[in-house]
Amino acid sequence: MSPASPLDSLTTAATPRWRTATEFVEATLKAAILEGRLPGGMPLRQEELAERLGVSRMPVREALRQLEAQALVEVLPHRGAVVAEISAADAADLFAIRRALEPAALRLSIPNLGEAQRGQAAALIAAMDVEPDPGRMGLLNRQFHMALYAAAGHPRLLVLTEQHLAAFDRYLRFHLAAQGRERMAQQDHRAMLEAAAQGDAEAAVTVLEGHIDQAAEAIARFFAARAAQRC
Amino acid sequence: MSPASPLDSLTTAATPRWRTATEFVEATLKAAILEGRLPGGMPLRQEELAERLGVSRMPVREALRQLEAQALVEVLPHRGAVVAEISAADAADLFAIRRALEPAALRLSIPNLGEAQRGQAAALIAAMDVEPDPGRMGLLNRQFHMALYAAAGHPRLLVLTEQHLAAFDRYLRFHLAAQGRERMAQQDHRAMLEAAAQGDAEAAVTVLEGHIDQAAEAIARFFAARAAQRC
DNA sequence: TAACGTAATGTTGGATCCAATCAACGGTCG
DNA sequence: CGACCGTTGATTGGATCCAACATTACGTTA
Repeated sequence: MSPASPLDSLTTAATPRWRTATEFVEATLKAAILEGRLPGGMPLRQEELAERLGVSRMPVREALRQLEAQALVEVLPHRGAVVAEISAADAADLFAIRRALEPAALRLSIPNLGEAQRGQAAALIAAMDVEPDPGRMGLLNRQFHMALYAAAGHPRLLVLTEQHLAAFDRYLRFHLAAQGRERMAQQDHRAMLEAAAQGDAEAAVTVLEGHIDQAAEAIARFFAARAAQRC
Repeated sequence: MSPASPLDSLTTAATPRWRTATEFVEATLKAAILEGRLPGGMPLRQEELAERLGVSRMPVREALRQLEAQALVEVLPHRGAVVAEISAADAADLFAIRRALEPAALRLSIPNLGEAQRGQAAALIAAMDVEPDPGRMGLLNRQFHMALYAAAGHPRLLVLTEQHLAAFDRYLRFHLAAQGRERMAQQDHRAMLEAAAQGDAEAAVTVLEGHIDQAAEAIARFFAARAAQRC
């Protein structure tokens, strides 16, 4: 930990500058895929991406490799990259992972949770109440969950959890469309924060498990309905 | 699913040929790191790796990117890549992840487990009984666990599980050194297979959780002893 | 007509070259 | 004597060029 200093505001404000072109391309593509602007199955031509992003093909190649490792794109040798498909099965897969990871992270985090994280979580709940944009909604939801897990230690567990929470963003628009966005299970969020504040890990985990299961069912119903509609 | 055919044996036998140089480099480095031949903290110079592996720097660069996404190497911009460090904290992190993922995978898999996987698992237990090489031991252990989880569906969950089971290989030598290798909790393996064969998911999960916790404690003790010895 | 073989085209994988950045060293100034 | 500053060497990041592969279309042959 570096000592706190007024100069920190400089660096934190300057952080969103990309250090390398590869990082820029990776972040740009990742955001575009997660926010649904690039549909599943869409081919990603290296040359075209390079031209549009104002870089050469090389940073694009490296970024695609990293996105491949995150299962956001699928790369076939000599055939190029396509945006990973979304499907009911993939959503269920994702929920199985979240259902395993997030309760574990929450259990580990709650005993160490500090006032700072609780305040941040409360602020994020309030922000979600008034957020109109579904895109930012996903970000706020992710930040809220991660605020609750932040004290778990175990950096790898937290990175994994955040990655799959972010991957869920690709399905979030369906979720919002399916069950009206007025309350994205906000009462669950409040209950989790309440239980966390009282140090009751098991109560918080119970709410969280119901929260995830409910979201999983909503998405499954949405896909089932869409499948029925199409056939 | 493609229809089964006698020709499948050809392709499966020919699979271990590398399709691209990048794949070759990635697999080579990954194996070297997991088997402990490359110690944590060791710098990986692109030029040197390229020369030793008989390729140019470019496949090395791409391979390092993918290994970075798997947390096997750490890449600092303009400063190069180093093999990820191992530590008591990282081992605990890894075990927290395994402890979350593997019971979930096992629960999902047991109801669908077929005779083929059970037979494979039994064969792997027998193979572990007579395997002298610790390096291959890790592979057999991983294959045994994955055989039990294989019927879970949810490909992403299985890939994650296998990745972190493989990451554990870096600590396996310590584990074997710590608690004698004569039985790497082979009775746990047998008990899990037994419970799985009877379709008793909860019993199998209970054994598995104890299995993982025991390994975690053995590793923690080993690190504690080493720290005490060094100071 | 259908299947095979071949050529053309576009895309990716790999190699080489150049530029940007970082670390270390040495000199200078306080 | 210590801290700051420019320079040098080494290494990575990025661009361009060439080769290998896959797909498509076309022509040939049974």
